[in-house]
Order: sequence, then structure tokens, then C-alpha cells
Amino acid sequence: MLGGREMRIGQLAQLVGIETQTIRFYEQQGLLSPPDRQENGYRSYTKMHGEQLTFIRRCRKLDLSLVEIHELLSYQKHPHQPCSAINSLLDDHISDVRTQITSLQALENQLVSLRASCSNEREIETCGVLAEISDPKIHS
Amino acid sequence: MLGGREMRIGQLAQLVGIETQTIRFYEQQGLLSPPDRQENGYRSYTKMHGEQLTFIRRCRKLDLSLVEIHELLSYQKHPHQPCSAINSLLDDHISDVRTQITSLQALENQLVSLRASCSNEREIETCGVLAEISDPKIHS
DNA sequence: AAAAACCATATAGTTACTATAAGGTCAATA
DNA sequence: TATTGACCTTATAGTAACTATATGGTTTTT
Repeated sequence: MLGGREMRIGQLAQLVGIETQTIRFYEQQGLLSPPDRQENGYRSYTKMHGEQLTFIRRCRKLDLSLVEIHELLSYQKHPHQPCSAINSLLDDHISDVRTQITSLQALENQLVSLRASCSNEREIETCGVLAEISDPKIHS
Repeated sequence: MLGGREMRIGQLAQLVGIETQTIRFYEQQGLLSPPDRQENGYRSYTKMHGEQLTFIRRCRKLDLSLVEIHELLSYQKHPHQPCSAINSLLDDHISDVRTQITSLQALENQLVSLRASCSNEREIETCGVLAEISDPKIHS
């Protein structure tokens, strides 16, 4: 009998460090191959499923969306094409991340300068922060 | 008659630069005071509603959550308390934003170095990016 | 009178899960 | 043997902050 070391969903979850529901969710989303079932209906996973899951998780840690991961997986199924598509997916993602950083930095500046408009020793009525939000001065 | 310049929802929306559904949504969430109704059931807004909405929108541009905005509004209703609560809400938010920036920068570094592992002139089979995600080298 | 533009409510969709409900299966214990 | 506990199953709802859609009433314009 080939395939002696099959796992149930709980074991796979522990192996990868993820919740069982998340595994079912990925299957439902078409990201993880549907496993065989035992006679009782329990899912029966192989090492391959563990690798697929790990791939997905690594992509998620890179903040790739499930749609992007889907795209990468579909590329994997057609290995004899140029990989420029993969690289441009990544380039786009990097540029997204950079845009996010830039706008968060601008936000940080706004918040810090807003914060500077009040100390803690006032009453809410005269709070500089609230006043600034309600009625901003020129320097925005 | 006091209150000669009342608006319908569409006019308010245009004034603030927002969609009508968003206005109804804020009302439903308890962020915007429910307006009077005309005889036909249409909402009838005053200048005050415009100001409330502008306040909410400014907060949202600072990326404050609706819950945080709710909190700020509740402070506004009790003006004779120390405003330290407002300031610490803001401090917490600033620290959140900084955390986000830091982790996005780390992410950017990872993505850039991942991207460096492949040029566009390969086939998917030998794509360095895919290989790295599937089976990362030490330098992570 | 009919069409266009506006208003109303209720409901579903978005993302990537997480949580809950209601129930079936299995191993070990009382 | 009965039952407890841990595990599994599916289906459904909740999260955040809207946005979009369906369905229908009202008002204004043509």
C-alpha cells in the first residue's frame, strides 16, 4: 500500500501551524487540492497537501491576495511558459506595498502634527485635537 | 420660519463629497444624527448634519475606525472632562500606524529580495521567484 | 402622460478568515 | 455498557466600511 502516512485535518493543521477551518476554506476557494476521504468522510491528506499549504502560507506572509496566489498556482501548472508574468505580478505587488508605505507615512505626519495641537491638561471643550479636526487651520 | 435651508440626502451628499448610501450607513451606525423627515418620508438635513459628516470624513481620512470616531463623538458630548482620553486615543492610533509602516517596510525588503532571485528570461519551470517561495534558502 | 431623476428600504457582495451551531465518529474511561 | 471527550462533518453568520443591487414610491422635467 502506497501512501502510508496520511493525515487527518487536525494533524495537518498542527503541522503547518494553521486552523482546520482555514484549510477547509482554502479547499473551498480552490487553492488547495481536495483530499481523498476516509470511509467515514474524514479528509485524508498527504505530504503534498502539506507542501501546497506551506506555499500558500508563505505567499500570504508576503501579503499576496488569494487571487494572486491562485494566479501563481495556475502558472505552476504550465511550466513551459516565460516567467515574466510571475515577475510582473511581483513587481505590481511591490509597487502596491510602496504606495501603502508612502501614504501611511503621510498619515503619520498628519497625526503627529494633530497630536501636537493639544496637551493632556485641558478639558475636552478646549481640546486642540478635537478643535483641529472640527475646524482645521491652514497648514493642512 | 427657522431653518429655511434644509437639504435632501442627495444635496448633502454632493456638498460633502460622499455617496448617499454612505450617509444612510453612518446614520444606521449611530454616527450621524437621524434627520427629520419630510411628509413624503425623505430625509431633511440641516447645516449641522453637514458639519457632523465633515467631522466623520476627516476622521476617516486620518484612518480612524468608526468605533474610534464613535468614541470621539461621545467625548464631545461631555465637554467638561479632561481631554487626556482623546490624546491617548490618538497616541494609540499613531503607534498603530507606525507598526503598520514598520511591518510593510520589512515586507518590502522581503519582496525586493525575492524579486532579485529571478530575471524575466526564464521559463516558469526554472523561475527563481517560484523556487524561492516553494523552498526558501537560508537568508530569510 | 411618460420618462428621468430622486428618494425609500432591505439585502447581498467585498477580503480572508474566524466563530458558531448542530450533528456524526471514535477512543478511552467509569 | 454508557458516556465523556476529542475529533470530524457541513452550513451559516460575523468581522470593517462601505458599495451595489433589487424593488418600489415621489418628484420633476419633457
